[in-house]
Amino acid sequence: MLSFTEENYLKTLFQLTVESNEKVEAGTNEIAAHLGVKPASANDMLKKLKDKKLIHYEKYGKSTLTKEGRKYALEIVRKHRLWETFLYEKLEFSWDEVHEVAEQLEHIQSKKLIDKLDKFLNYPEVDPHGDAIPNAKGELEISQRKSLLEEEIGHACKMVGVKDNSAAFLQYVNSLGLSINQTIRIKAREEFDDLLEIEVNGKKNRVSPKFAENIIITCLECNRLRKK
Amino acid sequence: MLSFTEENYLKTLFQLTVESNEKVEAGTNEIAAHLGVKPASANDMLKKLKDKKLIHYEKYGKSTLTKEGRKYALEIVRKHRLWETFLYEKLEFSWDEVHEVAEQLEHIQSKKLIDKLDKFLNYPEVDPHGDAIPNAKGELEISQRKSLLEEEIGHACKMVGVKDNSAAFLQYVNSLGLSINQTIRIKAREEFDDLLEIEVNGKKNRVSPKFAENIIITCLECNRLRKK
DNA sequence: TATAATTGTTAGGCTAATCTAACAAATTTA
DNA sequence: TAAATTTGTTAGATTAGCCTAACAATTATA
Repeated sequence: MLSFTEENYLKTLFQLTVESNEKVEAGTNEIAAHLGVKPASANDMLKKLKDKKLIHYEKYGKSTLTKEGRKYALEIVRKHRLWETFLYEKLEFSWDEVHEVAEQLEHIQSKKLIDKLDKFLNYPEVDPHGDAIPNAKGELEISQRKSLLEEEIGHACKMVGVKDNSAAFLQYVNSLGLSINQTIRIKAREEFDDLLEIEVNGKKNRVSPKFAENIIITCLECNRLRKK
Repeated sequence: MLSFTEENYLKTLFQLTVESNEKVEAGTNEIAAHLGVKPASANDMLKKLKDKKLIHYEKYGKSTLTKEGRKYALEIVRKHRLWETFLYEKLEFSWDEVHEVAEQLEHIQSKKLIDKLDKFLNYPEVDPHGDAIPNAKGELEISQRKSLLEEEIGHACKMVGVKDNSAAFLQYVNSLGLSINQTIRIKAREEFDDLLEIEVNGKKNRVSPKFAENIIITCLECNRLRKK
């Protein structure tokens, strides 16, 4: 069983990576700032969470959640959002008041409680802020991120960020008509040289695997199927 | 603001003194046992709570709540019982499952939350165990116990126990149709021999003062008036 | 590429709440 | 009332989570 504090670190990491549009990993200072503690404190906890195999962390490196860590994080997010929904729908809290109280309620330990609450609320799919609520199995219809290279042929996806932030790369990206929130469709993959044929705003282009690897996207179709 | 732990000590003290039928003060070992900690730990906390003027405590003496301490304790009891009511009535928890979860929920800090929950539950007066719920002002209708002999003429009361546990007495009690939770109404007191005329399940009977003295009851009407 | 700025780490302390072990006071019992 | 038992206290240690201050690694910039 995790402590209140450990749970908060996992949740923060989830928010900064899985649910963030820009990054897939988080730095120590960033985590500390998000939690309102000093980097030294966060550093201690990151080492502890690494020992528990809940996060990937290496000295001077960025952190991400392990599969196990993500599982816990999803449970907390589920609890948080169900409580927010309860406060908003049943207790007539206003939209902006729910978060603070849910921050406390999300740490209540009782699987039964949360499953019954879910039922009581009639299995809501989104919370009052419009964020998706993970179901009892920890499945979240999150806009999961991956690189363009990993996308299925034929799928349409949305660009949410880049991995390489160099000016050169960004200019290249720009020149292809790509930008944040832009929809990209993968038309095909050339057998010969692995180039991807993409369509952006009705305009076709071919990009290298190296390029595609550096474009972060989220795919609605995959997310719908996934229900991991 | 009190810590989770401080709250638990105050609640324990409340249970062991104010809500107990036998005592009005509690010893260090007793408090420790109730909380599942060692006496040494309880001792530390008692000194701390004394410094905060939440309890009366003297070295080698028994402890009681101060007015301020009782105020906090009542808030916690209120929260605990409202949550129990919520779990039982809305989430369909069973009678015996509510306590454990309420132990956690009672520490959520939000006056607004608890007042809205109270409203949502339509201002219940008792929790699923039949225990009174303090109102928003911290007023509690405690189900105070006394002997049947002390009850007012004309009042209806509920039998909650006996003083004499001998088989002979219990059989006598039984023969009059009396049992735990049975409602008893006092019809009159005979001037001549002090016998009490009672009505149980529509059946009238006469009992001696000695008999009445050994029946423990709680009176809803008296409790309603008291509002200490 | 050398320097400056940022980011991350370490060592050493602090506090709250707990513990054990030793002891002291109070109470019960012979 | 003296001894035995129970009850309560103290001192010193431990753990989790936080801090500051000093330092080290990395990244950005001149």
